[in-house]
Amino acid sequence: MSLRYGLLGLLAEGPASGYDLARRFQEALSPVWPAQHPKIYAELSRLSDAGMIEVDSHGPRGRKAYRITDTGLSEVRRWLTEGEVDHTLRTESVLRSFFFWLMEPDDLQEHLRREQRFFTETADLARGYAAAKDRGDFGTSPQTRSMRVAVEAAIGFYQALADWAEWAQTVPPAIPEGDPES
Amino acid sequence: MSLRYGLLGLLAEGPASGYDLARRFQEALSPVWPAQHPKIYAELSRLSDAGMIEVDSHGPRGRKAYRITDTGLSEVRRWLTEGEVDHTLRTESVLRSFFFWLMEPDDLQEHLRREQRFFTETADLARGYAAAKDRGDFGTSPQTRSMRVAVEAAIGFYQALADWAEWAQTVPPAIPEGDPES
DNA sequence: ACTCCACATGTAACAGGGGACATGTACCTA
DNA sequence: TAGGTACATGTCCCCTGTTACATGTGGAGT
Repeated sequence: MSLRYGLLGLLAEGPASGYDLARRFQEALSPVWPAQHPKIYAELSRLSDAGMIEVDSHGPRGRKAYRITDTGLSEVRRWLTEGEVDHTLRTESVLRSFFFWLMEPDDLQEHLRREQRFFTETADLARGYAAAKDRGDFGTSPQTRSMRVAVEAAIGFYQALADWAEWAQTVPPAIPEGDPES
Repeated sequence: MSLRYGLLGLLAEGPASGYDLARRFQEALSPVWPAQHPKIYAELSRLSDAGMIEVDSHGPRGRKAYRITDTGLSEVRRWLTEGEVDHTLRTESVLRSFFFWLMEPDDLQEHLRREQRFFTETADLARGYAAAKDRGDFGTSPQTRSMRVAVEAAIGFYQALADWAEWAQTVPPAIPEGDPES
């Protein structure tokens, strides 16, 4: 259901087309909740059926313009305050680490270096985004304020993963432990 | 495909029944890759069809015993070294934060307190698990060594999320910014 | 006016995951 | 020995998400 509320939340900022929403998901929300356009269009028609959004065909340049209704607005708010938070987390990166013992030490080191680089770059990217927000309009609207909070979370856990990958490289791969010279 | 490799990885440690595998997923892997038994049994039969595992019906107490084949073992190894890492991450917690501006300040504070508590508890749980490993057999077998690395990752990002939730409580909810008295 | 391209909206087919339900088996206890 | 309970294996259906494909539209350049 998260996609549904993601759409409602974005529409709470103002009317938008399906294309706009897909773009915003890609640009802002993708690090924490990826969504492709087929799913978005499908969900929009369901939201429309449920009376949570209104559709204005023939918006600017043939775009459809979706606008949130009062029903929709109170539904997001209800979700935010009363809805159970789903804490499910899936990270293939960490799942793999359970099986590191199956890898050759050299392959493992190379793998961890790559992972560290990836997480560091992602964290830096988010940091840059946050910095831009700060220079520009952090503090201007409640939306950008919220955005900053979200970005800060992303920075935090990508940095945590980067640190982990770096630390993992220092963990000795095997355990001689009194192993008599080979 | 991660579930498939998770199963192969666990079976690389030794033969196990479907029930055993489900239990291990629940106890050890669930924080990073939840999986329920229906999925596991289905995947096991697919793995068996693919010749990556062998089934011995009539193991101890009517359990089926699954054993990894050479094909299966080299397939996990291939995945670990050559397979593209899927870095997809979905966190409803953080998605919600994009829409915090829609919440009443009091509700938001309450929400963040709850989140902080949840993440702190999860991190502590993982820490306790790691400590047990250290006291007992950290360093004994390559498997437990890998486990420790995995648990360390979990501690890291749950702690990062806990810190974030704590920090977010200190962010002022609105932006007076020269707002003239009310 | 024509054509091309970026913008924009969709459909179809498939893969993965979760909840509910069904069944069977061994062991323990009354 | 009858019944209960924890162990164990499986099926079914639905929901979510992804990839590939199909279509339509407006504006910019020639």
